[in-house]
Amino acid sequence: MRGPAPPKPYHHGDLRRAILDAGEAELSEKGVRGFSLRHVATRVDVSHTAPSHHFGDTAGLLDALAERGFLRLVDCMRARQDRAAAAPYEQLIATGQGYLDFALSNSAMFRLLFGSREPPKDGSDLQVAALGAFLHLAKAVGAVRGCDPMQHPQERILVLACWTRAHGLADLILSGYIDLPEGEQERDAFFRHMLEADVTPAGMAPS
Amino acid sequence: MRGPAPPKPYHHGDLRRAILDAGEAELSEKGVRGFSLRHVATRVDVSHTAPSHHFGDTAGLLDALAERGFLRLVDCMRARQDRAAAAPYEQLIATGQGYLDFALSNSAMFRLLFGSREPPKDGSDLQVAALGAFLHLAKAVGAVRGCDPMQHPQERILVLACWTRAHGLADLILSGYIDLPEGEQERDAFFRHMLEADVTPAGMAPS
DNA sequence: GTTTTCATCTTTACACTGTCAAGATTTGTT
DNA sequence: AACAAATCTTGACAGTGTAAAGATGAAAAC
Repeated sequence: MRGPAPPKPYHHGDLRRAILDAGEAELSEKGVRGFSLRHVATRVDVSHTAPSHHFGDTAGLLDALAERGFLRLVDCMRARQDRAAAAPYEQLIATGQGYLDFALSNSAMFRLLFGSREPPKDGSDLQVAALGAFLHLAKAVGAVRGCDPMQHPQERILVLACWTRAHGLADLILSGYIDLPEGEQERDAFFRHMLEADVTPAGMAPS
Repeated sequence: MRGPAPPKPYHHGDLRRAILDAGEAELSEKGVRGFSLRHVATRVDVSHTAPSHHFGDTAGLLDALAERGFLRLVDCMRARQDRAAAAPYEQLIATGQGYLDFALSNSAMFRLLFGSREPPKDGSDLQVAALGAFLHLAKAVGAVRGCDPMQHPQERILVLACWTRAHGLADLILSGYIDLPEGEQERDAFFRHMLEADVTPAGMAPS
């Protein structure tokens, strides 16, 4: 203890970060739809217009939050990869499972990233963060294919295909239209099964 | 002309339908986030609390709109199927392409259906409509596989896999993260390519 | 060290939102 | 004809985002 804390400094000191933290919590609890800028300000114990100087309007704050979100998405993918086998294909599966981990444990943020906004503007920090997440997946695909997907358009489509599968599954689960198996292992097996399902004419021929 | 129209009847006559129509227009123009119940009422030239008696609150109106949306989704799938070859697999592809048609030309409605709400309550009209759309896809898959997917859990997963692919692609396109090819034929070919992409270890082995 | 300047935060105000309660009007029922 | 129910309006309230103007503190200039 260093004596009684000062009543409340006029300048917060690190308001930008504090608002981002509070905004993230607000997002988790209230969702994108119930998100209130004033309530975020109240969380930080600051006037309701304080955020405007740092983020402009609500869209500006959501942009900054989304940027954070993409970074966390990469973290989730990386975390799964660290716990998986080193074989390139296993690393790719782990990347997809990390994508799902993120969506399931940060549903509101996931919706913010993909569901309910304009695409990020060219050159914005948000677009850079989003591209970073995409490149992370591309790298995992490239390791399996043995070449850089960003250099070959045909390989790039394969990245999009992987992304599409993981994303569609995550979104439909969050929407409540696909139920997940209970256990952790069952979940992982289900995801792998969904990812690898063969939907070509040959694969779907009646047995 | 049958003489001057009466000033304005106190009872609208078919207000429920009128509000749904106006709500659909409002949704297209403003999106889910900018959707305003009062503005919908103004469109129909009725007091701002008139919708409440028919739909309860905003969520109630959105539920009713979503129910309509699922019916339109089925219409889009059916429309593509009518224009496609009769072979079961071509019918399945057409179903998926119809799913995309719906998403691209009704983006806000698509987001309402999947993006930004609670899952439909058991037994609600909304859930019935959603199930109808799912069953439509299941039927197309069943025709390819030669059995009813709703009777065999293993076949059911195949339906989910098809759904996941079409949905993920649609959602990422709407989010602005995947660009569509220009022409109509190129679009269709791209979708087929994305749907059929082989992501199994064998299919991804470096050439 | 004093003054000026600027970034930061607060106060105030406004238009807009959804929802509730109470009243007015029309339709349907007995 | 009288009553009951359904439908729609009016009015009020708390809550929202945003803009303008003022208060405060810190940093920079002199």
